[in-house]
Amino acid sequence: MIPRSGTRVFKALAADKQQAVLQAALNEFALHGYRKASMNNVVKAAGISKGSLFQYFKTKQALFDGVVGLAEGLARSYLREMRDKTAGTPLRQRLERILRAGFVFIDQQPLLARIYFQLLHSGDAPFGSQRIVTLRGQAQEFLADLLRQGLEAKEIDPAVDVKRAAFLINSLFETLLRAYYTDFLAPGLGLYQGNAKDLDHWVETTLEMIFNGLRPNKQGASESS
Amino acid sequence: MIPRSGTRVFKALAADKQQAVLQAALNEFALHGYRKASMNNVVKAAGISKGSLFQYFKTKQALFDGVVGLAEGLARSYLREMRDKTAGTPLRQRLERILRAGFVFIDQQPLLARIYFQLLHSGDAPFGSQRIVTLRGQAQEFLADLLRQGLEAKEIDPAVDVKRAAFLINSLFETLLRAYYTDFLAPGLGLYQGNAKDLDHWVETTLEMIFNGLRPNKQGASESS
DNA sequence: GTCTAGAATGACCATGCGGTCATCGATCGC
DNA sequence: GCGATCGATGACCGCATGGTCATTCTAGAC
Repeated sequence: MIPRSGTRVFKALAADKQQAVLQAALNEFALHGYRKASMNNVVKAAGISKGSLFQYFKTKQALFDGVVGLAEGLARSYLREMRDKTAGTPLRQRLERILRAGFVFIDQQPLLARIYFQLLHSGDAPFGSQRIVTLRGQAQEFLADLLRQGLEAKEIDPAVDVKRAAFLINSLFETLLRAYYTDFLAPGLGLYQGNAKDLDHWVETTLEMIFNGLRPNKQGASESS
Repeated sequence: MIPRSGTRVFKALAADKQQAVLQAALNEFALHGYRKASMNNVVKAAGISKGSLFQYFKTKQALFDGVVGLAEGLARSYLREMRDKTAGTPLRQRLERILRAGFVFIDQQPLLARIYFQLLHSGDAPFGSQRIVTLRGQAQEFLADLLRQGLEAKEIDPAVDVKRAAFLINSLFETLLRAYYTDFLAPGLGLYQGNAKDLDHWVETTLEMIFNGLRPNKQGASESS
């Protein structure tokens, strides 16, 4: 909401003008990615002059950092909220709610989500790799925390390597969320916005894979199809 | 090997000159991605004139297509080879060998692998999304085939949805291969080139997750740590 | 030796980029 | 009313890009 980014001049601006600039930048970066995004377009969309924009953000990268900061902050607070809300409930349920929260986030903030995915996957952004490390690291650490609690509650096999499992689960979640966002990834598989039934099925399938894998002769499985 | 890409003039070129051009292009695209890659650099590296390059490939995209064709063809033949070599062996072993073949492919053709990952993840390439659909679709279909065979051999739970499982496994494999290629993704987790022991551990962990999941009370699990 | 088809060449073009800066204009204290 | 301060402005800069084309070069026919 209140930007920590930008120069002193930018911070002194009226809130709605700040919003206009950030919104224009978000649109441009989300639409075109970092490299192809044009400062000229941002200027036009925001309704300010080029000189002003560069007085608000010294470089293109600084502007991008501002937008990314927004996306990161929102995503992080979303995760925190979910963790706290689901404290004490079974692991599987927690994971499910977190995954679903991701879908909701995408629905509500598609542009920010797009920035986020660009950051994770494209290598287009400057210093993108470093940010990727941080982002993924946080998500994995977050999942690892949940797994550790599940371990204590004896909900998962004690032989499981928590960090590695968190890495793999994170991978699955990322893939699902990305597929949910872009029908490109899983064409015809029915994982896209507006098809709640298929989405439920995917969540179910994924969690089933995470907890029980492929192998036959399940004993505790509760299955219905 | 023998290019199906390029204009008539290019195809009429001496083989070593073709190689020089394609190699230069591969380097440039792998290093910088499609958008930032410069035709001028390719020209310099290949030791030909700009006019000639554009006589060999009408546009930048045509040149990119040529390079991508190489990467796709090689990757596909690699997969085919693995499938045929492992026919008749247990599913888990097949999956393991395919995953390991991926690591070997990266070791042997790092530049082609980079192109491949760029294609899958960046959205930087033109018509990238369409190619992503094709590429991922093929990989998933390939995995689904194996799973179906595993299903017939009663190696996996009959309730498993083969297509969805293939999608998820493909996601895990992609993530692992990508992490193997760039230590960025999993810093400090020890999944990188030159550490065979950790790599073995990762393969083991991943397959264990795929087949048995997280849950306790495994019955058929063969574990050693 | 001469002619010619066609490949090789690199100077050149329009375009768009991120970024700058001399100038302008509004707001303030007095 | 006046000067001073400082944000707003957009023409402008250097640069790199993908792509073109008039010209030059070269290999083969006769």
